[in-house]
Amino acid sequence: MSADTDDGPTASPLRADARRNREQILRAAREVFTDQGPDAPLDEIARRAGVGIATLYRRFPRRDDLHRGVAVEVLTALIGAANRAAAEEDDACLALRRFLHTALDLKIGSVLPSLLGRFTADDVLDGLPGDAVEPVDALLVRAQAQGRIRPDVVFGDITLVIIRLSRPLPGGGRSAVDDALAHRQLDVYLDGLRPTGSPRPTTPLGGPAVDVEAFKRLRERLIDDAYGARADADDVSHDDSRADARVADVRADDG
Amino acid sequence: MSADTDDGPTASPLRADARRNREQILRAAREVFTDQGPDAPLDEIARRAGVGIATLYRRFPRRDDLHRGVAVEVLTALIGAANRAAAEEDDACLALRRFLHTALDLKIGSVLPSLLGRFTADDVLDGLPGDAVEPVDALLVRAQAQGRIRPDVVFGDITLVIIRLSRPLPGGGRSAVDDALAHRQLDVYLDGLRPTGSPRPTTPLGGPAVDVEAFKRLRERLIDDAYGARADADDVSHDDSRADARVADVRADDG
DNA sequence: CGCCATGTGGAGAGAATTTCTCCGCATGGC
DNA sequence: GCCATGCGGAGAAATTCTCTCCACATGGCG
Repeated sequence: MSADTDDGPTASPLRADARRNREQILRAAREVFTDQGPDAPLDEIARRAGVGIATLYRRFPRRDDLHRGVAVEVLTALIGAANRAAAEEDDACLALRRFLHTALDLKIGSVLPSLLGRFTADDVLDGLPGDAVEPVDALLVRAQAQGRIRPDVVFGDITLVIIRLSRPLPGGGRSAVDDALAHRQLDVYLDGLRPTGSPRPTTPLGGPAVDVEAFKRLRERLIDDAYGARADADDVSHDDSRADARVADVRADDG
Repeated sequence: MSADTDDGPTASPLRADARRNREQILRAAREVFTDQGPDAPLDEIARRAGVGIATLYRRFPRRDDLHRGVAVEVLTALIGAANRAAAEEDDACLALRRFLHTALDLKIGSVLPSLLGRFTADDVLDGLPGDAVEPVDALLVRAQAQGRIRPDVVFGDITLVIIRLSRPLPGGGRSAVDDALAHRQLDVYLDGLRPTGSPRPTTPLGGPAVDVEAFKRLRERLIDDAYGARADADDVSHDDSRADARVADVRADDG
């Protein structure tokens, strides 16, 4: 992220290492809140950030300050992605698709909903460069006008599903399969939004293909290694899971 | 649930009120584990079950006993639904669809994955009437043979998505919108699994249609009422969310 | 109807976890 | 090279959760 989320002119200039630590803390906080929820222990965040607990408290005296910081960071990235996607002139459906995959990577579903409610709307929204809702809705309307998405689909159908898909499978521990699988699932879901009579895609499904055997291995591993949920991709056949190639596939088949 | 999950001949016959309390505890435990995860405080479970904490400890001396009890209960219901679905001769796709909506209602995604890993496989699987994997996979194969699901879909594509869709939106508090929306999302997802060249459904999307305005209201409510996530269905337009009608729609359009 | 084995509730001690401060030491920047 | 700014970690205080004990209640049987 190149945006430094400048705190404005009121904040005294932070020393270089302090600024670096602040960013590490926010990154760690986003990870930990994603995995464990907004009440996760602060030591864990400090540990993952590689700083002492005192440093964390110095920079974010109350837990809510951390919540706010993470929310601002994630929302800023989200709004940037939305505006960039909306600026694409030609293919609204493809732009929307790419935006949704980005939102999935941001894991907004794991972070935001549990943080909202911890501060008032004004607190956060004031520091943000706009809102993601309008550009995304504009994309949806355009994609529908282009006949690429069925007309009775509404805004919540493309946004609220991201919240669910972006949450890690419960049981602790993020897994590489998890993330790639979410993108595969999103692709299937987006296929389901096409309008009546539109041609079905012939693109093979990307990402991990979990067949019965792989499923049973995953399950066994979950049961036996207590909390060994960090199953890696070794166990399932991979087609492809990079976003670029994914979107390229879509374009080739679809445009 | 009519199955009483009889503990076998070893257990001394429980007094009538004790048996009732035991069921209340299991029901409450399922709810609380669903909402808060497997480490949720036990007082909360006792409170929701309407019993004292001592009663809970008497029936389930260790936390894992509670985990096991809930897992057995949910898995038994799941296996029953799977076998019932697989027994339907004519329309495998419809049966699969109905089963997945049932699994969603069971909220297996919220309960099971976080409980697995808390006990060994044998502990639980011994008490179960089989396994849900085989009948469900058989359904999938049959639906593919009938040309109703694209052939490169694998078992994990229809099961793992349930785990994500059945988790409540984070931020505490279950919401009526949540549950109905998950079914709507599942329907869209299932549409995405149809094979190339199959006709698109003309069925209107059921469940809550969250348009931009409704979305903003939901968001506002989340932010302002700290943890007031129990948004009710009043704010979004409802088409229909009963499973029967949903499946009936599918059949009318699809068969 | 009445007895008693079985079951119940809740207070509270004890354990575990988490919060948050204090102070001696390190280091970036002029 | 100086010093304002920043750092780390120990540990006290607070909070939360666990689990037992015992006086009281009640279902089931004769």
